[in-house]
Amino acid sequence: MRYTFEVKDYSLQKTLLSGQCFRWQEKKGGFWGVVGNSVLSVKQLSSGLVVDVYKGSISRRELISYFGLDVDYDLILSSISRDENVKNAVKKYRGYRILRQEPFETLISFICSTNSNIANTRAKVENLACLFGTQIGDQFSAFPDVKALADLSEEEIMKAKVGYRGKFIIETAGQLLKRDILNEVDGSKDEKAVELLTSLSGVGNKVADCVLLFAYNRFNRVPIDVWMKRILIKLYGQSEKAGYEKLEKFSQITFGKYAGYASHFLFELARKGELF
DNA sequence: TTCCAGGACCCTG
DNA sequence: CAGGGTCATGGA
Repeated sequence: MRYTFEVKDYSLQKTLLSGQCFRWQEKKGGFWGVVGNSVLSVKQLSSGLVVDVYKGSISRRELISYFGLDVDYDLILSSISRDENVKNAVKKYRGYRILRQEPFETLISFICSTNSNIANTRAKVENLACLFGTQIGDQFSAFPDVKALADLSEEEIMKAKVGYRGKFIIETAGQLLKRDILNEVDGSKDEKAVELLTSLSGVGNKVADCVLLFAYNRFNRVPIDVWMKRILIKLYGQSEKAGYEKLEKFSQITFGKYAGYASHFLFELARKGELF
C-alpha cells in the first residue's frame, strides 16, 4: 500500500532524526520505522511525502495524524517568528515538524531519556521493542503494549539496558493497567494533565511536558531540559536558579501559543552547536 | 579514570 | 520547597 501526501515545508530528515522520536532510521533513499503495528518506509519528495506500508495496515487518516499534516504550519511559524532568535532558528531549520506519536510509547521513551542522551535513548527504546514487542516481519517489532511491560520482572527488563529506569517503567505500566491515565489526560486541562502524568513512576515535569507536546500536540507545553534552560539563561537573561514552572511560564509568555514548537527549533539548533 | 547525557526520586534542613 | 546524593549505561 502506498500513500502520497502533498505538503510543503516538511523535512523528514529534520523531523525524524530530531529528539522527539527514537525509532526511525535513515537508509538509502528513505526512512524506515514502525508506527503502531505497521512497518513504514517514508520518502521525501519536493512536493511532499510518499509512505509505503511494508507490513501491517494503517489508514491515510492515521498517517496524517502521526506526521502532523493537519496543522497550519505557516501560522505556527509566523506566530513563533515574532521572537528574533526563533525567527533565526526557523530560517535554518524550516521543515522541522512535531509528530503526533502514540502516548504510551512516547511516555516510556521519555522515561528512558532521563539522565541519558538521545543516541542512548534510541538504543533503549529499540531494545524494549525487540525484546518485548510483537515482531513484525523479520527486522522490526512493534513497541510493547502496557501489559507486556507491566508483567516484566526487574531482572527481565534489565536485558534492555534501561538501567535504573527499569523499575520505573514496570511501575508506570502497572499503574496504567489499573487506571487509564493516558486516556484521562486527553480530556484534561494542562494543569490536571501534568498532575496525572507526574503521578506515574519516573515521570517528572519535563517528561510530562514531552508527552504532552509530542503525543498530545499541546504546542504550548515547553519541556525545560538542560538545553532549554541554557538557552533561557544565555539568550533571555533568566536566572540560573529559576525553577521549572517559572521557566516554562516565561517561555509561554515569550514565545506564545506555539511555544513548544518554538522551543524545539531552538533546542535542535542548540544541540548542534549552532546557537551558541 | 572521570565526566556527562533531553531527570526523577528521596532524604534533609 | 531548595539543595544535595544517587541512580545504570555508553561514549568521549
